[in-house]
Amino acid sequence: MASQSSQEQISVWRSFLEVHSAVIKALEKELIEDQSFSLTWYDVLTHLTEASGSRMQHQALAESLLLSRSGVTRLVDRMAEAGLVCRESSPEDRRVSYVVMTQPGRDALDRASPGHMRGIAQHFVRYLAAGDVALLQGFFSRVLDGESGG
Amino acid sequence: MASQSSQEQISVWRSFLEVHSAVIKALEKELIEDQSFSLTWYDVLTHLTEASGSRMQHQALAESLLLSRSGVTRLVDRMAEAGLVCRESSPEDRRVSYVVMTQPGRDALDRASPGHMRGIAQHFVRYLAAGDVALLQGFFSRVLDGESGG
DNA sequence: GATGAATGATTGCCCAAGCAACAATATACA
DNA sequence: TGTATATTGTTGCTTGGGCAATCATTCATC
Repeated sequence: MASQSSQEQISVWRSFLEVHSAVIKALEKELIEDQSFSLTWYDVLTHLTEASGSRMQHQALAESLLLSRSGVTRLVDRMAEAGLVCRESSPEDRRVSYVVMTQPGRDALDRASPGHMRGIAQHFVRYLAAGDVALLQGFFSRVLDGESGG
Repeated sequence: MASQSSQEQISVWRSFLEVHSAVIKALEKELIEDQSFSLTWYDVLTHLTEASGSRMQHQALAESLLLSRSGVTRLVDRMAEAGLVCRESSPEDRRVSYVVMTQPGRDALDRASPGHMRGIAQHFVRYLAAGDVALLQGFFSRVLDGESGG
């Protein structure tokens, strides 16, 4: 089903962009009002909870967050200053430094999470009809597989 | 069919974010390599061609692009310096200034457009299966209606 | 073991965008 | 007519992020 970019297909792409922008803005706003931290910080914290030992290398974090290394360095600077994470250098490889979640970080995530989940439900998930989940997931997975592979 | 955020639904949301990031990055990269301007500039140019008289108020442009007014002011500064657009003040309302596409702007869009369309096809549209278009469009439209409405 | 290449993180510098404050103008209404 | 209010665009300041260069360390090869 090659690349005949019909108007409808382009239209889907445009709507995709609009949805992203609108939903992100809404969620970010809510998160900042409720917890005074950003979606990016939330993302860091969730990735850390899911990582074994609540710790990740900068490099891995950058890949997960789709951010540059320097971006992560400074992101972690700010979050460390706020006390939500800290750095630990690896004894095995003295180049790497781990980003480790602190207890205040865990607490912050626990406080933020229910509201944020509600937000995702309210601004995005609730518009999913019965068959949508599987189909969307299929499409998104194909895109991601294709894009990472080349 | 309320908001019981199952794991799968959250997973759709996450994939949505990943797809956005990956595809945007790919498209932006291509656009900059080919035409040395950004997705945002491209967006401005397409909105202008679609507007009657190839002109829009700053305000309207900001709303279309989902950008702040100050953002648009400076965006237009840069594009005007590059010669792709120019400003014209309205004789009716001396507060408003129109952003008008120039011939070089039209040319730039014409040069960029085929490649960018190919990019959208290659990185996004080609993963759409037969029934996906209608379903995705439906979902996105519901989100946008819901979000703009409140 | 020594030396050159690769890798992890940081730093300097820059760019794009937002917010809040502002100036100029337009509108409402008393 | 005149004064308060709203709207449009711009500016100052700040923030978050990217790229390229750099430093420290590790790996590979001789």
